[in-house]
Amino acid sequence: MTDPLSLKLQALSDPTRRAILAKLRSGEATVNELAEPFTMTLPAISKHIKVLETAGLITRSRNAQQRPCKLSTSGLKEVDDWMNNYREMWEQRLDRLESYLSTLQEEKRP
Amino acid sequence: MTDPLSLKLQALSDPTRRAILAKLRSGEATVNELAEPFTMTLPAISKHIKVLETAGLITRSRNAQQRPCKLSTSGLKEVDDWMNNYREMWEQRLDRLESYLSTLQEEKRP
DNA sequence: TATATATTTAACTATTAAGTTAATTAAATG
DNA sequence: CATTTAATTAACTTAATAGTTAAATATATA
Repeated sequence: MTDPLSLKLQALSDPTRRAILAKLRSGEATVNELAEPFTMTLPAISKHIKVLETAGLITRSRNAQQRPCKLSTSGLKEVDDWMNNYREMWEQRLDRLESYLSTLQEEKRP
Repeated sequence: MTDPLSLKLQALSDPTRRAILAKLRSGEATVNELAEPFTMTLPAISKHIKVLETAGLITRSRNAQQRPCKLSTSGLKEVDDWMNNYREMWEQRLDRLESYLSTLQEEKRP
């Protein structure tokens, strides 16, 4: 389970961590801010944040004692790219999507 | 971790299970067929399949002694729907992608 | 009916994960 | 420099996961 995609999907499989990501959609937040809605202890949240960071789903900076968290754009995109392999299953505009996919395919194998 | 989305993401976080799904993209397959590329034992694969089924990512039928597996369309769609909340992060210009797709379409049918 | 084929279940082991409390680090401020 | 604030690390417990081998079930066929 050491590959980057597994790491991301595993990180996303926890509802607390998804809630943290959801909150980060509206911008940066500190650990205490992120912990506020939950009943669990701060170390527990700190661990969840570390999991998200290790998976590449968030990045962190430093502001005095605070370590603000921020969504990583490229992180979730990797998951979305994997989903692309399956999206045609339910996408009804098949013709358009297939054009798009085969274009990508041709770009990869010229 | 009992909610359906967590169950699905957890199921997807294992590379063996994703490989099983990938194989099912080209149609139904039996447990033995699915197990063939792997070195692990059949019971291990059987368990992986059960995880995928419980998560709603595949469905199963019966054909003599065989229990063919099939991708579930709606299963992965639920994950994709969740991703929709974040997709705008890296597709800031969604309309640009839309027009790109339309262009491809017009090139096909001028 | 006996046997072969396909798959699952049981029982077990080892590893990882999620949470706790208590202690520690890092920076800001009285 | 002592204290407060923000966050992490350590040590531990409990539960879940991924794998194993051996036994069991279900169906087909000789």
